[in-house]
Amino acid sequence: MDVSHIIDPLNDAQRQAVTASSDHMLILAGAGSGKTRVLVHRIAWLLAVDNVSPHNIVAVTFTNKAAAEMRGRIEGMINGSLSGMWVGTFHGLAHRLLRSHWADADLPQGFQILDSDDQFRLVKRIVRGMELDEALWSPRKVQWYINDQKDEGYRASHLDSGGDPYQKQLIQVYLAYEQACQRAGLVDFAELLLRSFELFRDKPEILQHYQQRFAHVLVDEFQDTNTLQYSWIKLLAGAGKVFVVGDDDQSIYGWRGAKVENLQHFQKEFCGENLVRLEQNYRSTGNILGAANALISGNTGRMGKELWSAGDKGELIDIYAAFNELDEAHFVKERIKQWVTDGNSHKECAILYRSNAQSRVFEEVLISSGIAYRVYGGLRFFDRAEIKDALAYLRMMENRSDDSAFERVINTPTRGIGDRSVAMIRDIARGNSITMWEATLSLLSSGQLAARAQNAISGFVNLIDQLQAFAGNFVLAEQVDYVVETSRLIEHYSKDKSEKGQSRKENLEELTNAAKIFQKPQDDGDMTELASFLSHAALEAGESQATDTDDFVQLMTLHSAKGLEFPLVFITGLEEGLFPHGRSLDDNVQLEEERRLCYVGMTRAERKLIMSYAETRRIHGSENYQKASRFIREVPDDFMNEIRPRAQVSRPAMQRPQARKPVRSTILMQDDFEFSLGQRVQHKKFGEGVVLNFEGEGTSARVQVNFEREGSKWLVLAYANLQGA
DNA sequence: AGAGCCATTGTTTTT
DNA sequence: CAATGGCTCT
Repeated sequence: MDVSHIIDPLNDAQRQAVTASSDHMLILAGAGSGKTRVLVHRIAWLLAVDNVSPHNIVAVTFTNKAAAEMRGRIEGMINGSLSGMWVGTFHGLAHRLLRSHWADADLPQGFQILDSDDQFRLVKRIVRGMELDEALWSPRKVQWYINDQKDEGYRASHLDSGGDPYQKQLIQVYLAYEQACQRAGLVDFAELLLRSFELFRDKPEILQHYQQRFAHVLVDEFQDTNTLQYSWIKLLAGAGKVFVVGDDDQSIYGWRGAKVENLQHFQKEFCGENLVRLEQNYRSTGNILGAANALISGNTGRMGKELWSAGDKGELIDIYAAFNELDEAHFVKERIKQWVTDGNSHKECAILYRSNAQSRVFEEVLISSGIAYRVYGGLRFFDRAEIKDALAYLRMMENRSDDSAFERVINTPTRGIGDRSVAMIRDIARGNSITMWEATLSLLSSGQLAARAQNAISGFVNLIDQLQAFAGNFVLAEQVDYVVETSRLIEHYSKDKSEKGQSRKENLEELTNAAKIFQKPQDDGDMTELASFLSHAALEAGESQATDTDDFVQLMTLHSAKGLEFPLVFITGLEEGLFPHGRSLDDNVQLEEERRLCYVGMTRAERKLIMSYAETRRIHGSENYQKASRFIREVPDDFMNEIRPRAQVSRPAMQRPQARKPVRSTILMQDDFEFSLGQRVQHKKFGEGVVLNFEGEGTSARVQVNFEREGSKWLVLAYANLQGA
């Protein structure tokens, strides 16, 4: 058989991985070393050489994007459809299992998926329902707690407070949340995994079926698996063969339960010596790799791996110390302009930052320069309030028990059902352990209500019944359209003439389009089209991808850049407290994760990497004096080219000329030395620094200087004896 | 029901 | 500096 197309494009290490004959394999794949290629070729190899049926293969990824890419590349490689192969995300596959075995998993057939926003609201209602102090039991914290427990595989009933009253209360909230979800037929993201894990664990005949079927289990980004996912894989694989790809140096999700140690566990438990390292990098220049290697070598307990490249050393990494964040943005913009002038395109540039809020300054500067850009992450289509309203109506049609949807639309748009009525319904539901829908029906028939409330509430009940009765006859897009109209949601948002209101109206119209182009996946079996659409909306938040013809600069967090690559990469805001993030500074484990995050960012760059930080930055409205990130110091000088700051940028002049007191941009000193904001100066004792601010005149004039070594200080000019640097 | 005001609170993110 | 939430007042 001719397998040359499978193995010829591979280097030795890749080939060793793809053609391995051992039962289990661990592939430590460095950044840019061809990890997806190895997975795809491995599958092609199994099919072609080992004669494995596609039916016997399951491949698991973390993101929909990665799953889609893998599917596409497999189909390209084998020149046909996946025919029975399971390729999907952990959550997607778990969902599929639960849909097939809903009864065995103790779920109603029409169970719905809660996204994190839904989950947050539900937790909040439960905390309130239990009359707990929200300052102490902040819904956000409780939500974290619940998800953490589920990620570790714990039910409320497994947990022991150890006598701690706070802990005890948390467990009780968790329990109440579990019960509320169970009653309403709701499943959050972590629950998808936990339920399907328990399904395997408790129903041997089902487990056996899948174990027999999936003789080959492949997992991508294994360093991102949490405890529950590890157990899930282990259970599913049974005696089958497990092929795992990961990179301990790119583990950046520890804060949400991912366990890098799972790589070592896997090695110990499954594959022993059957380990291949992919260390040849095909992406970045020698200097970029050298710098990244040097940085990551500061971490302890690594599994060991050094990337190398056969290519050129390329250019040095530029480091720019900006005066403030606006200056930083202008610098980035200028370099992008230059890049494009040199004959390259905008879409080759990526601006990376630690947290989403940092995108704003870049956006403003890019807009005013007329440069097209796109921000990834942020609010997604299916997360928008108006879209969730519409989806909630659709969910009510599928499942009357869905309390989460019920709460959302009972009075949206307003129909005269006030807080008092809703509170009454909630109380009845809680008191009798029934759903809010049932509580509503019983309240209506009790005859306790005033005529006005009775009317309003029965209006709602009739509306939902009517939606279902009529919409049921339509195809999906018509159903959506009908619901948006009949619920008067569209009318409600149309009335709002502000820009926001209009865009909401348009989004609702767009939802109909989304329904039109939606195609029910074959995997979804006998689910209704609507049920399938709702799951899709929850599981795949619908980030549209850039097309080849779009040409815009890409802005995103370092986290969402993982897995991507760009010819020109900016890593911005490299400041202590920002990156590494302030909450990681006093904990070495977290600090190492920040360092890996920086490593991930650096290794995104193909040809040119530019790093920057600001000496002053406005955070939460107030000025802060920033110290350069330790990560800059950790990169050896021979890889770097430090760019001197330009010494005249001042925020007051550029941002809000009228709102500030008039600012002199220069200070005249007695020796006729002229200093300006942002200017570098030299002090005998404190060394070099940058002028940040000044006040007073003549002999009492004082300047604030941010010294590289000593931090920021106020000095009386007459005594300071500063020299220009 | 909706506008307007004050206090609070701010990672990272996918599913 | 925001966005958000709770509150009061109309």
